[in-house]
Amino acid sequence: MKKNKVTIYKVAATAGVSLATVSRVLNYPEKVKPETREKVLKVIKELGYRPNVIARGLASRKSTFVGIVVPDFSRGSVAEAINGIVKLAIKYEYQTLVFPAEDDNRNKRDVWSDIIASQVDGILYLNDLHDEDAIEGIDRINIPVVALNSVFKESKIATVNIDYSDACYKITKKLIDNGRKNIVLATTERKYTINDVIKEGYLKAIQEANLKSKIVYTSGKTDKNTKIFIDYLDNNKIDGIIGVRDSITISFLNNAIISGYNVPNDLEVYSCKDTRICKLARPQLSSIHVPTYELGKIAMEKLTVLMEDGKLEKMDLFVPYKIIERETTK
Amino acid sequence: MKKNKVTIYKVAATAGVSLATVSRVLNYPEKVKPETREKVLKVIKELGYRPNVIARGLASRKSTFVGIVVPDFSRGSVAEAINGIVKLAIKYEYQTLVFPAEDDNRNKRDVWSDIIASQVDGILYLNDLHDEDAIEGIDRINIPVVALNSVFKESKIATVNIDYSDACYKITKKLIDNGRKNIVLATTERKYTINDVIKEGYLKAIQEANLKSKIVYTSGKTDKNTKIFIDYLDNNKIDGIIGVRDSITISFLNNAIISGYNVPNDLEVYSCKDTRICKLARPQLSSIHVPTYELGKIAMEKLTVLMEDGKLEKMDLFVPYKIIERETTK
DNA sequence: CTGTTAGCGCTTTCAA
DNA sequence: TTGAAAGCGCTAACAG
Repeated sequence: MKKNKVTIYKVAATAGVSLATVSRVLNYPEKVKPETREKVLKVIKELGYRPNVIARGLASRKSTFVGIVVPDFSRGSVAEAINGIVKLAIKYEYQTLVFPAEDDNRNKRDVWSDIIASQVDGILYLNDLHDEDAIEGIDRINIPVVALNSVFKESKIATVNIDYSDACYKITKKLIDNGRKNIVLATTERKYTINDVIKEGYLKAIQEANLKSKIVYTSGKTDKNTKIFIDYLDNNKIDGIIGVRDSITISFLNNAIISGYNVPNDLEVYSCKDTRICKLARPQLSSIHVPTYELGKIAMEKLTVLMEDGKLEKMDLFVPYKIIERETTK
Repeated sequence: MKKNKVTIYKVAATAGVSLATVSRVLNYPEKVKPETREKVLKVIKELGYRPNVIARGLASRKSTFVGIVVPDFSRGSVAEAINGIVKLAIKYEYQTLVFPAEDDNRNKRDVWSDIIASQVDGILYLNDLHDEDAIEGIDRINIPVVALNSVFKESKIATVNIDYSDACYKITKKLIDNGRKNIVLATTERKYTINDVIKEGYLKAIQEANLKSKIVYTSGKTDKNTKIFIDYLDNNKIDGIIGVRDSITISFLNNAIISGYNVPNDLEVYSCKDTRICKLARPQLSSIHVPTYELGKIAMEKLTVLMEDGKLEKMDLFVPYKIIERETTK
């Protein structure tokens, strides 16, 4: 490792001060006399010195690393969140380390073990598919955690979300108010916590209107879903679709159109995330707009507070959302 | 930092050996007597000891960190690559650190400066929009770099790609062989190196057939592109579309269909990436299939070789690709 | 305001 | 085959 040969010693030597002084201008500049500070800063710049974060981490027992735990980077809703997170991480001078969640070849404990070994100061948890073990892992680990787009029923984990239940209640109600009576919710068969909450909102609106709930369970695979949707459409007459994920919704929409539905006249459709692909649907998809990029920034912001103060005024934060009407609703 | 209180000292003490021995069973197990090794391993397990990667990094001058430089996580083609990278990083016991490229608020040098400070042992470069400065940065930094989905004309940077030029030549030729004479290439106005290479393949086929090239330049924004496409379709009669990115292609496809084209009869369409959204287009999009996940794995694999041996037999690797015929081509 | 010094938790010679 | 001891580059008391 010959890179970054210039160490704090070299800076100290060429500036004619002790290494402690150099360290101070970096960490507590106010504790150093302005002239000395300027002199040191000048040398730092000339030499292109950057403190070794590893050494700094060891000495200070703060790594300035935050870990992002995420199951799959290709999910539109996590990708934008990560953009937001890294944006703020730069601002606060944290480095971001990524940890894939629940890899099939390894048991879940290992993720936490990896995280502990890596000495991160905080964790952003973007995994929405968590069981008892995951929660126990988070509770036991002695590191601040902020979860994003993920609901924890009885745990003191800090979360940042939109109120998905309320949002889905609203769009369901909109459809009902438009006279729709056969509204299907397309959700995942796997138990994602957000999808459960979305379902609650849907059911509430449906029950209030004395309608019958209709739920179709899907997988993550478009090909498989196509079969499910075709089959469903063959056996059910519907006039409303709500899909928990944009890809699911678009797939359902496409199959409905192919089987003869006129959207939005016969059938109105809402999605629940509003990732970029909503605008790539034809007709363009109406959706609950989740400000994912902002959520990422807010979560990172919360985490910095948690890492510095050890506590948060509000553990569960709900960020405002919008409902975007495009071409699949009236 | 009270987490991970168990250090190598504790393990050594409770196992009744010196810390050097514990270190050896972790790093050079063959150098320690089997019985001692077992004893130490047992204690490690009981105590749940995990070596502090920070301290290890400082002592060994190898951080076991790799940096991923990426402009935008929400691009389908980078997300899958990252999935592949982290998958292999786990296998080789590297931690992955992410660095957003070219943030507007900071000049480009800072990215490299951040990277140097973080002490990564290697870099995966997923940024396809690089200028002279970026190349100079890579060349000057004394750390192994593998670039993915990115072309460097005259630099000794290791790359992993598919042969985009050849692939685009082939699909263009297919369209020509189907009798298409007005084939448009939809590419980006920004100079992405891959898109330039794709264009080369397109132009080669077009010129060989003595056709006239037609290129429409787009942005990253769907709304803006819609205007561009509508305008283009108003003023041009076409029978073939090739889009450099799936989102661009779908957007063009949608507008063509809305303006009356029958796909694939009047108009055949190919895309160049084959991310998940190709299957969400209606009709489903034919595309060059880039094995992005695999590219990520291969790039990480290459990087480990580079980090260990300092050299590679083949600096520019081309991975096989396929052309997937779906519903937008005949 | 600045310098000296003792670590942070580990790896790595060098001896034994 | 093992242990002692010297750092890795930095932070953080503690003096001065």
